[in-house]
Amino acid sequence: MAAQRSRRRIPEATVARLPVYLRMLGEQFEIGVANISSEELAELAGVNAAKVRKDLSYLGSYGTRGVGYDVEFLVYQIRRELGLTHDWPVVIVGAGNLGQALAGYNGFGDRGFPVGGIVDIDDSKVGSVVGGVRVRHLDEIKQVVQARNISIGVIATPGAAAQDAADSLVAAGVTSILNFTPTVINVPHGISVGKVDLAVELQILAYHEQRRANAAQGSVVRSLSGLSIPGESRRGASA
Amino acid sequence: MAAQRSRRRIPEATVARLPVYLRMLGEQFEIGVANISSEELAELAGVNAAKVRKDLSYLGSYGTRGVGYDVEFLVYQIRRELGLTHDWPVVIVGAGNLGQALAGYNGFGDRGFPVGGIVDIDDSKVGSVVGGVRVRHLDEIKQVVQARNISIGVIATPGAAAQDAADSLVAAGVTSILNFTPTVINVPHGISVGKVDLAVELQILAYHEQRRANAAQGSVVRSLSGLSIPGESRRGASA
DNA sequence: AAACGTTTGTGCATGTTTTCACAAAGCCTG
DNA sequence: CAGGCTTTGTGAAAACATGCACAAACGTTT
Ligand SMILES: NC(=O)c1ccc[n+]([C@@H]2O[C@H](COP(=O)([O-])OP(=O)(O)OC[C@H]3O[C@@H](n4cnc5c(N)ncnc54)[C@H](O)[C@@H]3O)[C@@H](O)[C@H]2O)c1
Ligand SMILES: NC(=O)c1ccc[n+]([C@@H]2O[C@H](COP(=O)([O-])OP(=O)(O)OC[C@H]3O[C@@H](n4cnc5c(N)ncnc54)[C@H](O)[C@@H]3O)[C@@H](O)[C@H]2O)c1
Repeated sequence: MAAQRSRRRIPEATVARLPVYLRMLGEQFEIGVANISSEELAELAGVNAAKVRKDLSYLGSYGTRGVGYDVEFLVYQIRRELGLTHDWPVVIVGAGNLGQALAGYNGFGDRGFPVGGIVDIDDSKVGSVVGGVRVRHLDEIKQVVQARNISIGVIATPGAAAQDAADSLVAAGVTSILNFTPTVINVPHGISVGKVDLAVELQILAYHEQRRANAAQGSVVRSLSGLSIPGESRRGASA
Repeated sequence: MAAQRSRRRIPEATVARLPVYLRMLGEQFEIGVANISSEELAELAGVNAAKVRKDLSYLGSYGTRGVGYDVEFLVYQIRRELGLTHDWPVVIVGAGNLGQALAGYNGFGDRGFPVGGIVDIDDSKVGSVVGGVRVRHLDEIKQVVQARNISIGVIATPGAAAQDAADSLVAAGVTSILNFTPTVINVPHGISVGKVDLAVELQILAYHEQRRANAAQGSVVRSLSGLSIPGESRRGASA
């Protein structure tokens, strides 16, 4: 069979779930599971089985009716679709607490995203080695990016420097950015930006906590035993 | 005016954006801006103005037509809605690299989520002080949680211990969990779970990078100057 | 106090995502 | 090789989210 052409666009919601399936499938493969049903995979990933099937159907018809999916083959197909057939080295901007923690974290490189470089603006940080990589000066970012043909950048500077960092990354040729600061950054059209904001996640949880508290107060009489709070977060389970 | 009752449920997508508006409004208030239009706030938050207005309309009719929104009042209303009128101390499970980085990070407490406790299973970690808090043993988690009436827990253990950590948190009385491990955890009904998974974010970016690469390859002749790649990530901008 | 320019709040159309439900397709057993 | 059992793949419905467009409301100016 010929390798599939770039098929119809995959819904963003599906793209966000494929990495989860991929991880679960990888774990199952490790422990010797050769075949898996949508029901089983759904259970592992904490989602609905129909969703799993629809998600996987965007990759093609890779299941066998009455049987399920071949784990190894599915892992290969998802990796191919996500573009994980080769490594994507990343450059980290900001070698502070977070930058160093990320650089030293193996789960990064293990998943195909080795740290290809770290830069900082502070001369006292430049030259030190974190996670086996020497910190270079921000001015050298272009060389760092081009030397390893890096296309993904991670921003771990203080929030106030985030836009600067983004501009530097884009100027250096990076086309995807993962922003760990709480600052909203502006980038030219065609650059992808992902954001991880701790405070936002906690505030979402606080909202649900508060609703729970209010609900409990409003139903002092009714709630005897089974607490049945709506609780359901954007991502993640709530069994 | 009497304090509003727990009004109609706010859409989850809106709940996820309110913290962003809140941060932007806080910054504007700091620099002396007393009033703001949906257009201006939208620009700052990197979203569409109509969306801002609809989102804010769930809180009530707090704007003034022809004028905009009173920044201070809006900050108060969003904080009230999100349940940020008081602090929510959190307990961190796992005092490794990440746990320590989080505990030492001020942007945590600054936003109303002080670290109320840290626990670890490793005796060599217990007793050490990180971020001004003494690490206690996992066995004492219930005391830690109840002493400060904590309802939010953060999991920063290795993935293999995540379910254990979740079980311990729930047993101790925590009702919301933020999970930093790549493991999918199961919790009883009524417990909210948020998830932050670095690898997932990077893999989503890789998908877009790969599409970009494929698209470029497919249009070698056409793409002369203006790169007009679809690029748009789930969360975050792509101006 | 009317006319004007501005900006909100929201009805409605459109787009996206989830869920249901079932025919089609495969294995296995007898 | 037919019948039964299982599980996929996918239309179609429902639920959710976004964006447009405009009437209603407000402040200001004349
Ligand atoms: N530490 C955490 O646990 C944590 C958690 C979540 C989010 N964050 C966010 O991550 C970011 C970094 O946090 P941190 O604790 O590592 O801060 P930090 O102050 O320890 O590190 C920031 C680093 O960025 C460098 N820097 C400043 N301006 C720069 C520029 N223009 N270009 C390159 N480097 C520059 C500084 O020299 C410093 O080394 C912050 O925005 C913070 O809000 C941190
Ligand atoms: N370090 C990073 O930058 C980073 C980034 C993203 C995600 N993560 C994830 O965060 C988690 C922690 O990473 P880390 O680098 O801090 O690991 P780590 O090994 O440094 O720390 C884990 C800590 O958890 C403790 N622990 C183990 N089992 C426990 C249990 N049952 N109860 C309580 N504590 C227990 C260990 O004693 C250790 O102190 C991992 O799942 C990792 O995938 C880490």
